[in-house]
Amino acid sequence: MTSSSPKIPVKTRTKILDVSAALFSKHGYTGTALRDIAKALNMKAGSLYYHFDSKEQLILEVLKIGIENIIHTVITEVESLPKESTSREVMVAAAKGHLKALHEKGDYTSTSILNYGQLPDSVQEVGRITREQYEDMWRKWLKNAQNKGDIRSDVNLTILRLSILGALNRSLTWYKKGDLSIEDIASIQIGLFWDGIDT
Amino acid sequence: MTSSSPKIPVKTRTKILDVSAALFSKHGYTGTALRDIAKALNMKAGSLYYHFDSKEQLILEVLKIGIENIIHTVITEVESLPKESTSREVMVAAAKGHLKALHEKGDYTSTSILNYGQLPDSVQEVGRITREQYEDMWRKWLKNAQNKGDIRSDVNLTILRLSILGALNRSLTWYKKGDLSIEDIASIQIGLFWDGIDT
DNA sequence: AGATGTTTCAAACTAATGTTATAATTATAA
DNA sequence: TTATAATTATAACATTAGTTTGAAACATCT
Repeated sequence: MTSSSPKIPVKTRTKILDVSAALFSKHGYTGTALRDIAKALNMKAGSLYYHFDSKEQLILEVLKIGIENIIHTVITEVESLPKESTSREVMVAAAKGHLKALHEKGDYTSTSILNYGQLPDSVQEVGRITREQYEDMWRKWLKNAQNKGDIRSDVNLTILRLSILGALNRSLTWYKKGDLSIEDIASIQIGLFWDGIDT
Repeated sequence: MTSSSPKIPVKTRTKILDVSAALFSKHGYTGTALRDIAKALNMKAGSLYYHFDSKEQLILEVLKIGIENIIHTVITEVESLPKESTSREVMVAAAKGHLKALHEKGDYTSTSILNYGQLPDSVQEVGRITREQYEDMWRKWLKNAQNKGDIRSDVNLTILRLSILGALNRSLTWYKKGDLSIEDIASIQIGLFWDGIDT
């Protein structure tokens, strides 16, 4: 019998998801045992089954939250721009949203990004459509920018998109709060692609 | 028994490593059982222990081969350049070597890249120095380029390096042999960073 | 051929895994 | 308070994990 009933206490459920996301992102899906998750919550593994049907359902929810959070954050950033913003400003806003999601709801999003490719096919299947939707957003922005003449016509938009996302995602492995803010990083990284580096 | 008597003496050890790398890169370290590796070789799990002491030793060797292959391939590409090459030519050659390693010895290198962060600390420790050496090579090339005036002085070399490698590594998830060769991709991706995309 | 060294297998062992059923506990409501 | 629902613990189940051991099969060489 499936859950998702409205009367279920959201607090414990959320805490389980938080801890699961943290451990999944650090040690991977197969590298995390339900007993590890339970122990981090001062619970027993069997007790988790009151809140979730299976380990697979756990990671499915973590993935869902992760990808939806990225999409929501990115859309929010882009839509907060004035209507007549430049293409570059749109890209910086999108990058800022992407990085914010990565580093502020980090455990969920990094689970989505780091583990997705190695998850069982049945698990990957669920998030596939949402992930495609997200890629489509970038496709659209880049296409618009090129149509407006803000990106040279000889630029391969597919490779550009994959390179930008690759560069942004990689920040998961090196960014830590310090002298540079998320906004700084977004601006710098988009700047690299936009302006190039040569003199 | 359906076992075919092997006429070609390919080192069994090597075959085990090949299969291990393939499965590790596809399903992760904890997601791959020794019985899976053995089954793919028409062997039994216990037989692997004639060639390797443990599962941990297996991935250690896979990681070692992966990272060393990247370094070797990149150095070979860069050193094959004429002495008077431009900074940009050096970067393209390095990128070409990196991508060649990623996609031609793909299972080893992608295991190194995809799984490293989630491996047990004891395993990570071993490859750490070699990985640092590799990063240092890029640091050196980029620093030289900036000193020669080929990269603007306002460019953050650390973020540039991490962005380039992030963009290159990400190709693991999307590149497949087709109309574009490895050389093309390297040239295009470095071109994105070098020239920028604006008009 | 027999002797010797190399490689694989069969079978088991221990520990850990996801999961389940049931009991115990805690909170809530009458 | 008692009755009832909500939550957690206990304990076990079946499977699977990495690993070990000793025997079998295979190969090589004299």
